[in-house]
Amino acid sequence: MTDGSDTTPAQRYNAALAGQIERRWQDYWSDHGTYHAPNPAGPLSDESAPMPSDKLFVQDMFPYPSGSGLHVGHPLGFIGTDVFARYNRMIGRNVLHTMGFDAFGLPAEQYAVQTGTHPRTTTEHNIERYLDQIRRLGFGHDERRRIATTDIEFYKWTQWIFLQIFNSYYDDRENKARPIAELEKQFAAGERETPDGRAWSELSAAEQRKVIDDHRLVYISEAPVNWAPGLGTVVANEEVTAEGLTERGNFPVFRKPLRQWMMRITAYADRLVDDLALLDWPEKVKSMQRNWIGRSRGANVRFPVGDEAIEVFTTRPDTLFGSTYMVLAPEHPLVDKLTADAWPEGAKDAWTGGAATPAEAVEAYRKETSRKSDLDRQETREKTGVFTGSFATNPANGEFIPVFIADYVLMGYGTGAVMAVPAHDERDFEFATKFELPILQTIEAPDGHPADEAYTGDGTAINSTNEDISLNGLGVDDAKKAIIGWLEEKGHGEGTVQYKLRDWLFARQRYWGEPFPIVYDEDGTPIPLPEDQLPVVLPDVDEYSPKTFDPDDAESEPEPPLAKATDWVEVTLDLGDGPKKYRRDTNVMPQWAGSCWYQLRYIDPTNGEKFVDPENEQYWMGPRAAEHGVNDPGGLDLYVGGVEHAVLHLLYSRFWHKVLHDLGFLSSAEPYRKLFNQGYIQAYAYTDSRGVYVPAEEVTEADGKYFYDGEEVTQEYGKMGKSLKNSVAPDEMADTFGADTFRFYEMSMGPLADSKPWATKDVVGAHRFLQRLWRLIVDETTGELRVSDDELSESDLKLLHKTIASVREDYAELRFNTAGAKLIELNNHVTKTYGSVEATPRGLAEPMVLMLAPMCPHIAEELWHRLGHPDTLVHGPFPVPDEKYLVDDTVEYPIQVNGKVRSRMTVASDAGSGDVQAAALADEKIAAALDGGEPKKVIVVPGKLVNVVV
RNA sequence: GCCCCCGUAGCCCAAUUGGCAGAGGCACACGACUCAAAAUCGUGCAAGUGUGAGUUCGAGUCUCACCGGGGGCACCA
Repeated sequence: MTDGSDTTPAQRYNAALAGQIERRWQDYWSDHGTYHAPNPAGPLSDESAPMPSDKLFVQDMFPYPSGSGLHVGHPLGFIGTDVFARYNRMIGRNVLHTMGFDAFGLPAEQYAVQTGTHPRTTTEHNIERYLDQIRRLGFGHDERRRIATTDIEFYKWTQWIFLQIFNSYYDDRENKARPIAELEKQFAAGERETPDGRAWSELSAAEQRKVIDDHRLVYISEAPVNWAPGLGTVVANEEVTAEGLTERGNFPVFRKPLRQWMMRITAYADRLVDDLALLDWPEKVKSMQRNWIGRSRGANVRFPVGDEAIEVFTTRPDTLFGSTYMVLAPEHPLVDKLTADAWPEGAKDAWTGGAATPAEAVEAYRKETSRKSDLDRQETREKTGVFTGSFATNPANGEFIPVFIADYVLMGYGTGAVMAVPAHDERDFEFATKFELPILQTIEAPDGHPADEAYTGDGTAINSTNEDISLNGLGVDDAKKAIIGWLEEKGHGEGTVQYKLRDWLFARQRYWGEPFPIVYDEDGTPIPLPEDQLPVVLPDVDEYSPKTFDPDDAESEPEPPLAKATDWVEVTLDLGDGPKKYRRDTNVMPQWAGSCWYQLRYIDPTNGEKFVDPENEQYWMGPRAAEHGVNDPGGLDLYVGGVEHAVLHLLYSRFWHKVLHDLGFLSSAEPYRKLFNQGYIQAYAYTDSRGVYVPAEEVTEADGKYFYDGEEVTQEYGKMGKSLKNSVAPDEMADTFGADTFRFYEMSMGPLADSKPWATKDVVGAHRFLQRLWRLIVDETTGELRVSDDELSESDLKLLHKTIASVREDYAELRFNTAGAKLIELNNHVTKTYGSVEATPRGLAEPMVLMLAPMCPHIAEELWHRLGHPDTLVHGPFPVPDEKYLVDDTVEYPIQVNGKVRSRMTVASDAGSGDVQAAALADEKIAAALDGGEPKKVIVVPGKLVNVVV
């Protein structure tokens, strides 16, 4: 963009002028608190005006303030929510839109380790830098509501919520969380039985405590967890990739039994699945959550072996009669007991792995599987296993069936053992074929089902009879019900539900996170701190990093950095029974903690008494049956972010929200009523002959080939980033074109949900549009207003009101690309009509400015102001279409013959079908096509077309 | 291997949900302005909808198969 040269008109809308306008209006908004959204209660309420009942709560997934700065892909969703929020504000709604920071986490800590800077310093610096970048884009955020998860006033409440969850249990009878004190009362009153049946009063204090702790929604477990020596911390299942590496840093993870904090998210598994049906979310995200929770209904069945029993989980109890062998995971605790001294009669060669005794075979096989990484196990799907030498009894038919161990059965799912039904399970079929085991059909396969495949579909049960029960003739579902009834009656098993979801490992051995509000007494019993002892502030330490180890050193143990802050760890407190010594918990919470509830703090960010005032929560997030139906769970109105949080953040957040709802703190049962995943902005990148990335902006194209510095380079397509040398910063775009141009371009690139390639050269199109619009209202040379009070022509009015009607619809449906196109179309029409005469009618100029405002707020404010309006347009008005201009007097009909357009005619738009048909048949081209014959059929689509079939 | 989404002018994208394939932008060509160029303005240009079949009076839109691209799950019993 050239500027200041002699030939450029002084008042041309270019980057320099845009920059002035943008700064001026940003200051104005900031000075006037234009985006402050009043609360019903508390310090953010506004006594001077009544609360509008019509509200909208829009939220972006808040960013991590990384130090490396933004590229043009980052603000895409932020602009989208801003446009949506602005439109809704203009039509009169009370709109809550702000943005905070998810500021705890590893990068600040790692930077601190390298430089010795305190993570708080880096974090705060990065937040300022981030804000500088996004403020230039003119977002209508309520600045009073900004929070960062690292603010002590914020994490005090994160700790408080932790305590609420800690002090709760899941009541299966009422199907909700309740305060743990009520559970104690139930035990004390004898309404609930103790685990060993003794009276509550007979239990020692420690025993009572143990019983209570076993019910808490937060508990300490000794179970195997994901230990990443290279990170020096444990991580949650959700943070481990399918390859067994940490999502952050790609470090190997080892399953290791460690004492760790867990959150009982599994108590909510059913509700987390079932309530997905109530949410307006992308189907893709819902299915990912269903998948992760992995609910399957089936039965547990016990197969006797000597005086032991192997318990299996199966989703196909209807095929029980077809179970011809069993398989245990190699790590199954019964394996040692089941391993026979010698190979029994009937053991086939294939079963023994060539070993002299079962013990040798089992030992060799276990050694082999333990050496295989998860990755190896995935790559070689070949079924392996060995016979234990023992036989179990199939409870249905009394058959003795061999018991194997094999690594295709996983210890971590179900009971770690399966009843193998080779006829009706693909994996069992493969194994049975390889190990020469019998295959017995118990569900009739349809004709033509290949003999070398298991039949897993529906069908009629066969071969399934014993002296008590016959399943024969039943369909799969009925057979399941019947056999479960029989199993329960005979005590062989019971119907049950399994989940893939595991409890949430909640502790990290890092520094930069929320400390636990927990201390330990002399006996090592964890004691929740009372509310008045909050916040537990993160202490200063010399070393911010946990001890990290060789990434492959599975034997290492976590050593959290807080453990070294001895002055902080060892503390004397009066917890009601006089001052005593305690030790603080040295873990910190995972980064997900703050994002589990930040929407609630946006609502009431300054509340010192409560994490959120119920009245404010009710207003902004409460269920609204009148608008959203009787099953509305409530939640904020629009949540926009990337699909990468489909499982982690969105599942954890729903879980916390439900606990807080159950405990009576929240009226909403879900945090996010509507979720929208924006697409990603991607970019081309170029590598030279050595495979090294070259700066993408310096690459030129010729004849479909790409060149850098005279050399041909190879084009790649993918993420935008520094390492690919294809990053473009929003600041650059604001410098070159102005923020409004940038905003308009990003919105016009395509649907918000789509991923699309960045093209700097295309941005000029958006810029030219704003220039033309500016020029219609302001004289480029003098800066004088060039509008008239002339009446609009009929065609002006028609196009204007059509545009108003469809732009309103587009804004409401997040279709900003088409809204933009329609504004350009209208602008082109007005330019053509009034661009070269003296002035533009005010009746066109004003609605155009108002309709542009959601996407380009600065230029719109400036023009609105110049048009003589003293007040901001942020709160409207927004043009309303006049119905009378939306209908045309006449309609042009295409006339088709056999689906091909042969002619056109114009008829009155209120003409009846019969008249239209008659007119069409009278058309001379059509009459010629008919050549005197009768049409077979004539289809008249009112307002659309006529099709004559001959 | 299983499941889901997407293929429309050279490129990014529209198409009232089964009714005339084109709204908008980029690029390109020509013209205006200019000594010239850039910027700006104006005019113009283009595909028959990945391929093949089917349903229908009529298919970009629905069905099936295949090709290409993206994503999710991956021994979950």
